[in-house]
Amino acid sequence: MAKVTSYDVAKRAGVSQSAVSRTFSNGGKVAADTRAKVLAAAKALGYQPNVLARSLITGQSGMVAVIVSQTSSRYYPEIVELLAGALERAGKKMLLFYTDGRIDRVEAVLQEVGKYQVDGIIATTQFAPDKREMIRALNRPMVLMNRLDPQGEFASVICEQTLGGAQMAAALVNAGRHRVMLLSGPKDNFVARHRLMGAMDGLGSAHLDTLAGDFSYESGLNAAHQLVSAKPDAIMCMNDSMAMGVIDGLDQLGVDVPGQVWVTGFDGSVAGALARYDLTTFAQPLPDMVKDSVELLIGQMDSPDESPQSLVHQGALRVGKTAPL
Amino acid sequence: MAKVTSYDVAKRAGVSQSAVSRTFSNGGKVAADTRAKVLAAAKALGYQPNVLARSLITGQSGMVAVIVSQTSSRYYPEIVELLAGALERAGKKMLLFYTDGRIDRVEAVLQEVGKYQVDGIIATTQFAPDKREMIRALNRPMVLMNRLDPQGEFASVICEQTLGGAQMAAALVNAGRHRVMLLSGPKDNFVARHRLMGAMDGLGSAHLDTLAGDFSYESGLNAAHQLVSAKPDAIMCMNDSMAMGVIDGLDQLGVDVPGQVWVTGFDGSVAGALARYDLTTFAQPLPDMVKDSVELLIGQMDSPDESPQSLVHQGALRVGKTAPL
DNA sequence: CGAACGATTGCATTCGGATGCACTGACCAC
DNA sequence: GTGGTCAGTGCATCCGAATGCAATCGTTCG
Repeated sequence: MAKVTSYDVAKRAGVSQSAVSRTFSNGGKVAADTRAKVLAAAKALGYQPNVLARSLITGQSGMVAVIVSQTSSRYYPEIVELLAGALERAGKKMLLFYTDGRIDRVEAVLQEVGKYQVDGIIATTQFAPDKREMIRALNRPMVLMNRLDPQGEFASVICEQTLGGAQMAAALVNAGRHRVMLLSGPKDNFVARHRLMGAMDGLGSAHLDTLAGDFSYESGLNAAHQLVSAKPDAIMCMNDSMAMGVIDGLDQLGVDVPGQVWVTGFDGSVAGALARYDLTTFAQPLPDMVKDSVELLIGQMDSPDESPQSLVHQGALRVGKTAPL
Repeated sequence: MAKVTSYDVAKRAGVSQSAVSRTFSNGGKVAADTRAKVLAAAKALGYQPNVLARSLITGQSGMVAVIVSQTSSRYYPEIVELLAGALERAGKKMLLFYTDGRIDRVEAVLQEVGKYQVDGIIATTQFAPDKREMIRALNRPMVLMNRLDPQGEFASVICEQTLGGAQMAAALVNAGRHRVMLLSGPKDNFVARHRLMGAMDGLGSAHLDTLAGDFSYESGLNAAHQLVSAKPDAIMCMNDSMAMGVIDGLDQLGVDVPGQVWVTGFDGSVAGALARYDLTTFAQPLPDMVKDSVELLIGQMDSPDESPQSLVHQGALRVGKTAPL
């Protein structure tokens, strides 16, 4: 009852194993009645083709590795969910890996990925430059989400981060804010760095100082006291989770948002849109980015020789009540 | 450069393919210097054993299927994350499937799972009774999380839901609340039903009425108006996401929580602990439950003949500011 | 009427690695 | 010195499905 193979089906249907195989693979030449016999036998036995065995020959496993850096930002689960849907629609299964934001774990994860003949990789992780060779050795299509490969060797789908940071900063300045504190993200994080650069450019002399955060709600909560002690009129956080933390921290200190200080986030996460927070944020078009990532990946799988593309999306300011721009 | 097989390594190391295989599998008898030669050659070539090929013989793929019903509750991502960590510690990879809360998708997912020789299954999904045969045919260890198999055929790890509902209800009644509205979860959801039963038992005559929710934040938000029109002194929501929605909905209506109405959740989610919400909730010991689930699963994989266990955890009331019990 | 043709089909081999078995030496005890 | 033990090793085979090739059959065309 346990293992039903194509041979079992073949015997029951009175045909050869090849016929069974052809029935279940795409380009198979099979007469209609043979196919019918095979399908009937398969159904009776509860036969399911063994994808792993198939992958030995075809080199295609139907699995896509998704590598998520999972800093404690609550934005990542939203990405994973969207990816799950998009991959499923593309007929791919998701093999999910977390690196816990530790770059040293990336190597271990890549090694694991290499052992499972995945058809492709979608990564939101930073790679140390010396891992390049390792990734190349995997020899699999890869798409980076919101990470840019400086050498353009790997495809990527990103949202304009620097511009977004600058746009948000300019909007604050235009609205009369000129004492702005920044709460940065992890130093080695791509989007964090770019957002910060843009923000500093856009703020100019309105920039008071920058504190170091790590993208987590808690780091925002803990930074609130120090942030507010500089008497800012606005606090720009480099992601939504931290903004939520800052708001809650300020609340505990009796500081009114937006009455006394404006607070802005970055991401456009579902969590930040909760009515209690209703963040002013720079929203990335995540559904589109996910859709494009999967499409790029599938495209690379179909034609491996085309040079990898990089798509750049534009985000948009979303005004909530934490900064009435 | 692409595909390096054990034969390539064998040739370079001047040994047989068997020696390479033995070096990379566990029980292998290999002399120290042979092993060294093999490892050196493997490293030079960048060899990684092909897990899928291995699985053909061993019947073990190292993958565990995780099936999540992903109702829109924000609690599920928290489960997935914890599972990811626990599985990784157990040396397993996670093949992730969402059913989007649609029971009809369960069949399709199970079929996919069957094609990938996963070592086991962890599911937080409801199965229609007629799928039992199908699951049995998969012939793989399975652990249900917060779902109970009425026939005890499959292992499960659950948190006492009914008792939890009753406990919360009793606490409300003891605190003098006697006009309590309930916001239920999806009708076909295991935990939703049990929580509701417990709540109604515990409330007795303090129970005003029950509205139907679907576990999503939005359903809470939308239900707020109708809930409050019954002039309750407390609203029990069957999960945290809905409680957050109700609170925000009440806020928009100008109703003060907990001043005019108390609101309680259920789950003990990280999201509900955000300072802005600080829900009074019934907290499930999720990390322990996840740990046990994985351990049960590994246990079943090691000794398939032992009859499946069911572990029952106890949750605990967590008092936040939305219901100052 | 015979040969060429096209559609199906089965045979045999292949993918990459694990493993039972037989074989080789080295080492030991008697 | 001989027989025995045992660790290491390679050979051959197997796992389950895909596929190139040749064989088969019924047709069709000249």
